[in-house]
Amino acid sequence: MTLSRLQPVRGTRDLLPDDCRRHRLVGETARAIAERYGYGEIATPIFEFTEVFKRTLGETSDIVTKEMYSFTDRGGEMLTLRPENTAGVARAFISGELGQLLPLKFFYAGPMFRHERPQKGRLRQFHQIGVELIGVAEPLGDIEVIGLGAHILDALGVLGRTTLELNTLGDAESRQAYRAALRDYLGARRAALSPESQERLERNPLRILDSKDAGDRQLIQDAPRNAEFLNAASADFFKRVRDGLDAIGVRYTVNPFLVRGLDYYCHSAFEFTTTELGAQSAVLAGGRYDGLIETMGGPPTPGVGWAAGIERLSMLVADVPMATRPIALVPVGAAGEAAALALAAELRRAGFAIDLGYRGNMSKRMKHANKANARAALLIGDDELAKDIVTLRDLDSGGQEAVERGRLAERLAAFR
RNA sequence: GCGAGCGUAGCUCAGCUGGUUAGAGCACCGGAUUGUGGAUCCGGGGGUCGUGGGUUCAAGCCCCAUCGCUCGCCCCA
Repeated sequence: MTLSRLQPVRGTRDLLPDDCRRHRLVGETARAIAERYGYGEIATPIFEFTEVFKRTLGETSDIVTKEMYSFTDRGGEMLTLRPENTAGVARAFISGELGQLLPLKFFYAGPMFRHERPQKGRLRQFHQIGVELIGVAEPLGDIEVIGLGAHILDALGVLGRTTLELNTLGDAESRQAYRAALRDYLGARRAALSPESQERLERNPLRILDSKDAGDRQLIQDAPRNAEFLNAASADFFKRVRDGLDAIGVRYTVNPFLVRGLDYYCHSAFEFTTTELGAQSAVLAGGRYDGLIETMGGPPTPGVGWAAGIERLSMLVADVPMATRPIALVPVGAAGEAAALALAAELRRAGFAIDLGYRGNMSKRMKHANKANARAALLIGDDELAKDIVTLRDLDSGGQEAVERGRLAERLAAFR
């Protein structure tokens, strides 16, 4: 391709300071709340051996078959930029031999990569926050993890614009039984299915349940229901999760058609959805993955977790955090210039945000201070130097006062 | 991978049935203001009309291709 007009790779974006502040608000809010629940941050590499994702996501999943950024490195290893982080965390658990430390509670935040067609709320490099609770087989784990997600959404002020949809896939036995029943029912009506769903019938019949096609939805209304195929243990598990959510005041809607795309899920599947992101509805989604770690060659270990898209959350967050308001230094004349340089260093070390204009006469620098949204301006010219003071101007009120140089830091505390 | 829509200044857009030298607002820079920002006024810079080809006496406008963006499908955060 030609570089005559330099562009970012399709589906990637530059995050300018305003964007970064938004992202940071999401990440830091989530991290702080997750820590209250005892979740420590984990950072795994952004690439892994391709095999890590192939084995965990299932050979036939869309992510593996067409969305991975894979490449061969100089040593001939097949590597892949992570399309999600659960597989990486599970791999870290296994390769770090962390089984003695169960239960483990991880929080993460970072970039993920999927080779998809970009659209609203969907990028090729995007960012996720997420949590994984490893080693807890009880419904209490599901409840905690979902409650933590709701807590974070609430802290960000977006919980009210989402709906928590909840379903159960049951354990392996229940899921197999339902899958077979669904395949029989839909197989008998194959001709009436949309072309996409005819495909799904072979690969993953459960996916037909959340088809957007009107004809499919019609058929699904009368299809066998998941609930009828849950064995006693699975039904009880689901009830305990629902009771727990009721107990902690998390509202949800049971959606029997909610399924997850990845193979390793069982029992709880959940999505906090919104109607404000175009064709994308999921803001925070996850579920239980008891079989995953064993599938990867580790000891049989249950897990439950979720991931949330930072870009999607950012679009829902109403107020952009403001940049720190600096204090502007405005020197007048050469002597003032030299004094301002030293004063800037001193005040920055003392913890103040200082904007030191680089050029221009006083009027220009005041204009610049205003554009920088400075809280106050410190004027330093010959008059001030002679009296060992600086002139402090409050840029919000317009009030101005002389402050002794020795008392400056003390007086400025009010403008921090 | 498939489908649709859109590309004119840094941004948002106007530009008539094709017809002189492509405009506006905002933003930016300078001045009114050589020790005082925001408001106002005056002035200025900035465009190969995404790119390439075609039709025409004449193309920002019509046709084709191509690149890019956006939205949707699939799938997903």
